[in-house]
Amino acid sequence: MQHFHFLHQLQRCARFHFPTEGRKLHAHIIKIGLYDCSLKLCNNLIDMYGKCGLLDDALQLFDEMHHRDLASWASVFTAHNEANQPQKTLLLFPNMFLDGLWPDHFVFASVVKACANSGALRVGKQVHCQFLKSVFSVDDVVKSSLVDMYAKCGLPDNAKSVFDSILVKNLICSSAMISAYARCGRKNEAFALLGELGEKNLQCWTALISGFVQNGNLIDAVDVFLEVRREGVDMRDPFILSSIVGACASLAALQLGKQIHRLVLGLGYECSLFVSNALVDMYAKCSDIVEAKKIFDSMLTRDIVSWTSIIVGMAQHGQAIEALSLYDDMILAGLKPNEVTFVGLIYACSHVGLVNKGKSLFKSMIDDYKLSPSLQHYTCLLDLYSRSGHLEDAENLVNTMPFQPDEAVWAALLSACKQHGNTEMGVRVANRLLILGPKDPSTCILLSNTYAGAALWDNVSKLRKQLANLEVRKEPGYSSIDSGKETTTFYAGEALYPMKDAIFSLLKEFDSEMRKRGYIPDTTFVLHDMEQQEKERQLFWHSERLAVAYGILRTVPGSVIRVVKNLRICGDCHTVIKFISSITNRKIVIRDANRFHHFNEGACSCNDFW
DNA sequence: TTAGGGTTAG
Repeated sequence: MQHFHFLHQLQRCARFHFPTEGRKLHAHIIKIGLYDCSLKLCNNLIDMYGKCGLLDDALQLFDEMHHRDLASWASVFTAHNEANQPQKTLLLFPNMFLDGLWPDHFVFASVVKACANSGALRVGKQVHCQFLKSVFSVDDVVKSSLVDMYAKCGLPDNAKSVFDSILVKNLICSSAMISAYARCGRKNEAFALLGELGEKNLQCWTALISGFVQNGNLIDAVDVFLEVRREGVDMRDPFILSSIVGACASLAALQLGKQIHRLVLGLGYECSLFVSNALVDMYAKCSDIVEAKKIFDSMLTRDIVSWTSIIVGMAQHGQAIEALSLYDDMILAGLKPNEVTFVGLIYACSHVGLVNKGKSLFKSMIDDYKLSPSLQHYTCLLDLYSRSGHLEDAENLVNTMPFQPDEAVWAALLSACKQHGNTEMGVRVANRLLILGPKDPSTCILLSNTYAGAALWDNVSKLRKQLANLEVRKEPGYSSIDSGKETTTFYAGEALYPMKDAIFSLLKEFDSEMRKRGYIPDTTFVLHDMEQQEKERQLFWHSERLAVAYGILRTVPGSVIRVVKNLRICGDCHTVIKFISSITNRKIVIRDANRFHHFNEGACSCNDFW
């Protein structure tokens, strides 16, 4: 009798997330000696701890158990999944076989979920095979999780074949399938499946919208969101709100983002951790780092994503010291950094030339936090060395890191050689790049200019041929500017654009004023085999200049001009915009493919290295 | 005891 009472109470604590009461029950169970004799009680305790977010307690109890059954394993897997530690589930999984147990449908479902959330496709496929050979192969819940796994791993056709094998389809597996299509860009199939559903719920719409966001199909994501709004669907849900805020972040659509923020406030979701994290990131990515920090400061609870978002945001906006100081606050607050936090931190160091600090953070990441650095971490460290002129350390790192350096890595090193005038290393690096066969036209230009600088004309002509043969053309450069009511986009060198004559005259005026102040166009960002005048003409039409000039003509004097560019800003435009900020006394913020540049009084927050 | 939708880098 007593036994059933405890089971019931534990299930209640698990369901309503009452950790304190759950712990008390545990103590009571031990006290009256029920603990050792009931497997079922132990399994329910693990489940309760997992659902209450107390993974360590769940794990401790699990480790202490003398005998475990399938339910014990399934509960501990679910506890890890709930704590967002799917990799741990997969590490534990093989140990289950050592207990002499073979997975049932509960274990299959939780292990497949772990594969889905950690992108472990190979293990997922193995588990799928085991499932098909098992007596549970008709279980629809496991099939639902398999659809989700293939969706998250980017294999919509595999997802579809599992989906087709489900006899009675419900909204859960259909949402997973819609997500599979949306996140790989198969828009029509996603819409068609959604249309087939008799009754839809918010999850289906969220699956579609967030799938589009993840795929970069941002305009469709916003369109669907607005349509769902018009249909009067209740949006009081943190999932859909954080997803659409994320779309605004990627679009750098500050005005739309502000509208969604007002909606969030209206619906009372400003306290949702996911939503406020997304808002912090959105404001940072929409170039309003001040508002991002305000939201961060106003948050009552903050997790590692909140801290990482603001640290990365600060680093990208060139506020490195603040980023590092926020990290200290985060550690004091008792949070543990993750891989993404360290990307932001090392990035911050590279922008103020804190070589030793960056090195020690990299070391701390490995030694103190047992995180394994990825190629991105090495790239950040490389940037730190390169930027600070530690070229030998940089070259050494590229040669010794446990990753095959790709074109971007070599190109970054080559660019640093150019920046610091090290021709000897430049040629050495260029030779490595030449063997690799550069694919990006801007790498070819960099290479060609390096060889031209060293008078190695044979290589120059080889590269010209290679560039002519490159099938992949460079993505056309464009910049957009949000003037409050509308967004206007400018493409490099285009002949027709709004206010063409006024922009042309203004840029001409700037050009003559800048030359008086000592400006010399830097044409090394253009291929060498052109006449000087033609090179200068090419630079003159770069999209960011058109957008900035338009901004000066169309916005209120004194307001901040915010421009978003799809590619990296070129060195000459960077110089020009510094001049423009000083001539016009305007603050100009440009988000390029990599980072933010805050131009003010003739200087840029990136300290001229990016 | 199991399954679907969300946030952070590059």
